[in-house]
Amino acid sequence: MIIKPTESELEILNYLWKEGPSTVRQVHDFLSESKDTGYTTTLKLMQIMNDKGLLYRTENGRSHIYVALLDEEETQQDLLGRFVESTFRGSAARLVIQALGNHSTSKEELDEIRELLNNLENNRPS
Amino acid sequence: MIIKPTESELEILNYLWKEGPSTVRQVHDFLSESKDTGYTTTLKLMQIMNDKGLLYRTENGRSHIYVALLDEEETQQDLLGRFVESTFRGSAARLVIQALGNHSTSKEELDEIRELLNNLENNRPS
DNA sequence: TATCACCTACGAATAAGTTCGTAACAAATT
DNA sequence: AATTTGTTACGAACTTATTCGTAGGTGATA
Repeated sequence: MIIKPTESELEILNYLWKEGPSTVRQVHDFLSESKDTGYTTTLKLMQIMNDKGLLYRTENGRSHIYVALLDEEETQQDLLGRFVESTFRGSAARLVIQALGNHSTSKEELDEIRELLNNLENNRPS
Repeated sequence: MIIKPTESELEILNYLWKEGPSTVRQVHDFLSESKDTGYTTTLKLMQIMNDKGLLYRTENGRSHIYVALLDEEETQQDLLGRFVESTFRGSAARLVIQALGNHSTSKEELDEIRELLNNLENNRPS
Protein backbone atom coordinates (compact mmCIF):
# COMPACT_ATOMS: atom_id res chain seq x y z
CA MET A 1 0.00 0.00 0.00
CA ILE A 2 1.64 3.22 -1.13
CA ILE A 3 -0.85 5.61 0.37
CA LYS A 4 -0.02 8.66 2.41
CA PRO A 5 -2.73 9.31 4.96
CA THR A 6 -3.49 12.95 5.69
CA GLU A 7 -3.03 14.51 9.09
CA SER A 8 -6.64 13.92 10.10
CA GLU A 9 -6.64 10.43 8.75
CA LEU A 10 -3.57 9.62 10.75
CA GLU A 11 -5.26 10.70 13.97
CA ILE A 12 -8.03 8.25 13.26
CA LEU A 13 -5.63 5.50 12.30
CA ASN A 14 -3.69 6.05 15.50
CA TYR A 15 -6.81 5.53 17.53
CA LEU A 16 -7.80 2.38 15.65
CA TRP A 17 -4.29 0.95 15.86
CA LYS A 18 -4.25 1.51 19.59
CA GLU A 19 -7.81 0.62 20.49
CA GLY A 20 -8.74 -1.83 17.78
CA PRO A 21 -12.06 -1.98 15.87
CA SER A 22 -14.25 0.95 16.85
CA THR A 23 -17.34 2.93 15.99
CA VAL A 24 -17.38 6.50 14.74
CA ARG A 25 -18.74 7.50 18.11
CA GLN A 26 -15.76 6.06 19.95
CA VAL A 27 -13.26 7.66 17.61
CA HIS A 28 -15.03 10.97 17.74
CA ASP A 29 -15.32 11.01 21.53
CA PHE A 30 -11.60 10.50 21.74
CA LEU A 31 -10.69 13.08 19.13
CA SER A 32 -13.02 15.60 20.77
CA GLU A 33 -10.76 15.73 23.78
CA SER A 34 -8.09 17.49 21.79
CA LYS A 35 -10.03 18.83 18.85
CA ASP A 36 -13.12 20.90 18.39
CA THR A 37 -14.95 19.49 15.42
CA GLY A 38 -18.43 18.05 14.97
CA TYR A 39 -19.47 14.42 14.90
CA THR A 40 -20.34 14.48 11.20
CA THR A 41 -16.84 15.63 10.41
CA THR A 42 -15.36 12.51 11.93
CA LEU A 43 -18.05 10.44 10.28
CA LYS A 44 -17.35 11.92 6.88
CA LEU A 45 -13.62 11.40 7.25
CA MET A 46 -14.09 7.76 8.13
CA GLN A 47 -16.47 7.28 5.21
CA ILE A 48 -13.88 8.76 2.89
CA MET A 49 -11.18 6.55 4.39
CA ASN A 50 -13.44 3.59 3.82
CA ASP A 51 -13.88 4.60 0.18
CA LYS A 52 -10.14 5.01 -0.20
CA GLY A 53 -9.50 1.58 1.24
CA LEU A 54 -7.78 2.78 4.39
CA LEU A 55 -10.51 1.33 6.58
CA TYR A 56 -12.92 -1.57 6.41
CA ARG A 57 -16.27 -1.58 8.12
CA THR A 58 -18.94 -4.01 9.14
CA GLU A 59 -22.55 -3.38 10.08
CA ASN A 60 -23.37 -3.55 13.73
CA GLY A 61 -27.00 -2.81 14.47
CA ARG A 62 -27.64 0.65 13.15
CA SER A 63 -23.99 1.70 13.27
CA HIS A 64 -20.70 0.53 11.81
CA ILE A 65 -17.52 -0.85 13.23
CA TYR A 66 -14.34 0.26 11.52
CA VAL A 67 -10.97 -1.45 11.28
CA ALA A 68 -7.68 -0.02 10.02
CA LEU A 69 -6.50 -1.74 6.86
CA LEU A 70 -3.04 -0.16 6.84
CA ASP A 71 -0.33 -1.82 8.84
CA GLU A 72 0.90 0.44 11.61
CA GLU A 73 4.64 -0.18 11.32
CA GLU A 74 4.60 -0.16 7.56
CA THR A 75 2.81 3.17 7.52
CA GLN A 76 5.15 4.67 10.10
CA GLN A 77 8.09 3.47 8.07
CA ASP A 78 6.77 5.04 4.93
CA LEU A 79 6.02 8.35 6.60
CA LEU A 80 9.37 8.31 8.34
CA GLY A 81 11.14 7.88 5.02
CA ARG A 82 9.39 10.87 3.56
CA PHE A 83 10.04 12.91 6.66
CA VAL A 84 13.76 12.16 6.77
CA GLU A 85 13.93 13.12 3.14
CA SER A 86 11.98 16.35 3.33
CA THR A 87 13.10 17.65 6.69
CA PHE A 88 16.57 16.22 7.20
CA ARG A 89 17.62 15.99 3.56
CA GLY A 90 17.91 12.23 3.84
CA SER A 91 20.13 12.04 6.89
CA ALA A 92 18.52 9.62 9.33
CA ALA A 93 21.44 10.10 11.68
CA ARG A 94 20.78 13.79 12.06
CA LEU A 95 17.16 13.10 12.77
CA VAL A 96 18.07 10.56 15.44
CA ILE A 97 20.48 12.92 17.08
CA GLN A 98 17.93 15.69 17.25
CA ALA A 99 15.24 13.33 18.43
CA LEU A 100 17.35 11.95 21.25
CA GLY A 101 18.62 15.32 22.29
CA ASN A 102 15.31 17.02 22.65
CA HIS A 103 12.72 14.52 23.77
CA SER A 104 12.68 12.82 27.12
CA THR A 105 13.42 9.17 26.77
CA SER A 106 13.48 6.59 29.55
CA LYS A 107 16.56 4.60 30.55
CA GLU A 108 14.93 1.43 29.27
CA GLU A 109 14.38 2.98 25.90
CA LEU A 110 17.92 4.30 25.79
CA ASP A 111 19.18 0.82 26.57
CA GLU A 112 17.05 -0.62 23.82
CA ILE A 113 18.50 1.86 21.39
CA ARG A 114 22.04 1.08 22.52
CA GLU A 115 21.37 -2.58 21.98
CA LEU A 116 20.15 -1.88 18.47
CA LEU A 117 23.21 0.23 17.83
CA ASN A 118 25.51 -2.63 18.80
CA ASN A 119 23.73 -5.00 16.48
CA LEU A 120 23.95 -2.57 13.62
CA GLU A 121 27.66 -2.01 14.11
CA ASN A 122 28.36 -5.73 14.26
CA ASN A 123 26.50 -6.54 11.09
CA ARG A 124 28.29 -3.82 9.22
CA PRO A 125 31.93 -4.12 8.16
CA SER A 126 34.14 -1.17 7.27
CA MET B 1 8.66 31.72 15.00
CA ILE B 2 5.83 29.18 15.21
CA ILE B 3 5.33 28.68 11.50
CA LYS B 4 4.98 25.37 9.79
CA PRO B 5 6.34 25.59 6.25
CA THR B 6 4.52 23.58 3.63
CA GLU B 7 6.12 20.75 1.72
CA SER B 8 7.08 23.00 -1.19
CA GLU B 9 8.31 25.73 1.07
CA LEU B 10 10.51 23.27 2.87
CA GLU B 11 12.16 22.25 -0.38
CA ILE B 12 13.05 25.85 -1.00
CA LEU B 13 14.24 26.38 2.55
CA ASN B 14 16.43 23.30 2.30
CA TYR B 15 18.13 24.73 -0.75
CA LEU B 16 18.67 28.12 0.86
CA TRP B 17 19.96 26.59 4.08
CA LYS B 18 22.42 24.50 2.16
CA GLU B 19 23.50 26.94 -0.52
CA GLY B 20 22.99 30.29 1.15
CA PRO B 21 21.42 33.40 -0.38
CA SER B 22 20.17 32.64 -3.88
CA THR B 23 18.07 33.87 -6.75
CA VAL B 24 14.80 32.32 -7.89
CA ARG B 25 16.67 31.08 -10.93
CA GLN B 26 19.15 29.15 -8.84
CA VAL B 27 16.48 27.64 -6.66
CA HIS B 28 14.34 26.74 -9.62
CA ASP B 29 17.16 25.16 -11.58
CA PHE B 30 17.86 22.93 -8.63
CA LEU B 31 14.25 21.98 -7.97
CA SER B 32 13.76 21.26 -11.66
CA GLU B 33 16.08 18.31 -11.39
CA SER B 34 13.56 16.42 -9.30
CA LYS B 35 10.34 18.24 -10.05
CA ASP B 36 8.49 19.24 -13.18
CA THR B 37 7.05 22.67 -12.52
CA GLY B 38 7.45 26.00 -14.25
CA TYR B 39 9.69 28.88 -13.29
CA THR B 40 6.81 31.12 -12.29
CA THR B 41 5.64 28.52 -9.83
CA THR B 42 8.89 28.72 -7.93
CA LEU B 43 8.83 32.49 -8.23
CA LYS B 44 5.32 32.69 -6.84
CA LEU B 45 6.17 30.40 -3.95
CA MET B 46 9.16 32.49 -3.00
CA GLN B 47 7.11 35.68 -3.24
CA ILE B 48 4.52 34.15 -0.91
CA MET B 49 7.25 33.03 1.47
CA ASN B 50 8.60 36.54 1.44
CA ASP B 51 5.15 37.91 2.29
CA LYS B 52 4.79 35.38 5.10
CA GLY B 53 8.15 36.35 6.54
CA LEU B 54 9.87 33.06 5.82
CA LEU B 55 12.31 34.72 3.45
CA TYR B 56 13.93 38.09 3.10
CA ARG B 57 15.05 39.50 -0.20
CA THR B 58 17.24 42.23 -1.53
CA GLU B 59 17.35 43.78 -4.96
CA ASN B 60 20.20 42.75 -7.16
CA GLY B 61 20.11 44.38 -10.55
CA ARG B 62 16.84 43.32 -12.11
CA SER B 63 16.44 40.24 -9.92
CA HIS B 64 16.26 39.46 -6.22
CA ILE B 65 18.41 37.52 -3.81
CA TYR B 66 16.55 35.57 -1.17
CA VAL B 67 17.66 34.51 2.29
CA ALA B 68 15.96 32.07 4.66
CA LEU B 69 14.73 33.78 7.79
CA LEU B 70 13.90 30.60 9.66
CA ASP B 71 16.65 28.90 11.57
CA GLU B 72 17.37 25.47 10.16
CA GLU B 73 17.76 23.53 13.41
CA GLU B 74 14.88 25.28 15.09
CA THR B 75 12.59 24.47 12.20
CA GLN B 76 13.72 20.87 12.08
CA GLN B 77 13.13 20.59 15.79
CA ASP B 78 9.65 21.97 15.49
CA LEU B 79 8.73 19.70 12.62
CA LEU B 80 10.26 16.74 14.37
CA GLY B 81 8.13 17.38 17.43
CA ARG B 82 4.98 17.42 15.36
CA PHE B 83 6.03 14.34 13.49
CA VAL B 84 6.81 12.32 16.60
CA GLU B 85 3.45 13.32 17.96
CA SER B 86 1.38 12.60 14.86
CA THR B 87 3.14 9.52 13.57
CA PHE B 88 4.63 7.88 16.64
CA ARG B 89 2.09 9.03 19.21
CA GLY B 90 4.77 10.95 21.05
CA SER B 91 7.35 8.19 21.41
CA ALA B 92 10.67 9.54 20.19
CA ALA B 93 12.32 6.27 21.11
CA ARG B 94 10.15 4.30 18.73
CA LEU B 95 10.94 6.76 15.99
CA VAL B 96 14.66 6.43 16.63
CA ILE B 97 14.51 2.67 16.59
CA GLN B 98 12.66 2.61 13.31
CA ALA B 99 14.95 5.21 11.83
CA LEU B 100 18.11 3.36 12.77
CA GLY B 101 16.75 0.03 11.69
CA ASN B 102 15.73 0.98 8.24
CA HIS B 103 18.04 3.66 6.93
CA SER B 104 21.66 3.12 6.15
CA THR B 105 23.86 5.01 8.54
CA SER B 106 27.64 5.21 8.49
CA LYS B 107 29.90 3.95 11.26
CA GLU B 108 30.89 7.49 12.11
CA GLU B 109 27.30 8.49 12.55
CA LEU B 110 26.56 5.44 14.66
CA ASP B 111 29.51 6.35 16.88
CA GLU B 112 28.24 9.87 17.22
CA ILE B 113 24.87 8.56 18.27
CA ARG B 114 26.43 6.21 20.78
CA GLU B 115 28.39 9.08 22.24
CA LEU B 116 25.21 11.09 22.61
CA LEU B 117 23.52 8.12 24.22
CA ASN B 118 26.26 7.91 26.84
CA ASN B 119 25.95 11.57 27.67
CA LEU B 120 22.24 11.30 28.04
CA GLU B 121 22.48 8.33 30.34
CA ASN B 122 25.05 10.03 32.52
CA ASN B 123 23.06 13.19 32.93
CA ARG B 124 19.97 11.29 33.86
CA PRO B 125 19.60 9.60 37.24
CA SER B 126 17.15 6.78 37.98
C1' DT C 1 15.68 50.07 -33.77
C1' DA C 2 13.61 45.73 -33.45
C1' DT C 3 13.89 41.40 -31.38
C1' DC C 4 15.07 38.25 -27.96
C1' DA C 5 16.01 36.70 -23.31
C1' DC C 6 15.13 37.07 -18.62
C1' DC C 7 13.06 39.01 -14.81
C1' DT C 8 8.93 40.41 -11.51
C1' DA C 9 3.97 40.85 -10.45
C1' DC C 10 -0.22 38.91 -9.87
C1' DG C 11 -4.86 37.13 -10.90
C1' DA C 12 -7.01 32.99 -11.41
C1' DA C 13 -7.71 28.03 -12.09
C1' DT C 14 -7.06 23.70 -9.98
C1' DA C 15 -6.53 20.37 -6.42
C1' DA C 16 -6.81 18.43 -1.90
C1' DG C 17 -8.39 18.38 2.70
C1' DT C 18 -11.64 19.69 6.18
C1' DT C 19 -15.91 21.02 8.06
C1' DC C 20 -20.68 21.26 8.66
C1' DG C 21 -25.74 21.47 7.70
C1' DT C 22 -29.61 18.92 6.45
C1' DA C 23 -32.23 14.88 5.38
C1' DA C 24 -33.69 10.36 6.32
C1' DC C 25 -34.34 6.60 9.18
C1' DA C 26 -34.84 3.52 13.39
C1' DA C 27 -34.85 2.72 18.13
C1' DA C 28 -35.74 4.25 22.66
C1' DT C 29 -38.31 7.15 25.70
C1' DT C 30 -42.22 9.85 27.34
C1' DA D 1 -48.63 7.85 19.47
C1' DA D 2 -45.55 11.53 19.59
C1' DT D 3 -41.05 13.04 20.71
C1' DT D 4 -36.36 12.64 21.49
C1' DT D 5 -31.94 10.48 20.55
C1' DG D 6 -28.47 8.48 17.79
C1' DT D 7 -27.09 6.89 13.52
C1' DT D 8 -25.71 7.12 8.26
C1' DA D 9 -25.49 9.65 3.80
C1' DC D 10 -24.06 13.26 1.25
C1' DG D 11 -23.91 17.79 -1.01
C1' DA D 12 -21.72 21.95 -0.55
C1' DA D 13 -18.98 25.59 1.43
C1' DC D 14 -14.59 26.78 2.91
C1' DT D 15 -9.62 26.76 3.38
C1' DT D 16 -5.03 26.02 2.04
C1' DA D 17 -1.55 24.86 -1.24
C1' DT D 18 0.04 24.54 -5.85
C1' DT D 19 0.40 25.75 -10.55
C1' DC D 20 0.44 28.46 -14.52
C1' DG D 21 -0.74 32.10 -17.98
C1' DT D 22 -0.26 36.70 -19.15
C1' DA D 23 1.32 41.33 -18.74
C1' DG D 24 4.94 44.61 -18.14
C1' DG D 25 9.59 45.96 -17.77
C1' DT D 26 14.74 46.20 -18.79
C1' DG D 27 18.92 45.05 -20.81
C1' DA D 28 21.54 42.57 -24.37
C1' DT D 29 21.87 41.34 -29.09
C1' DA D 30 21.05 41.23 -34.07
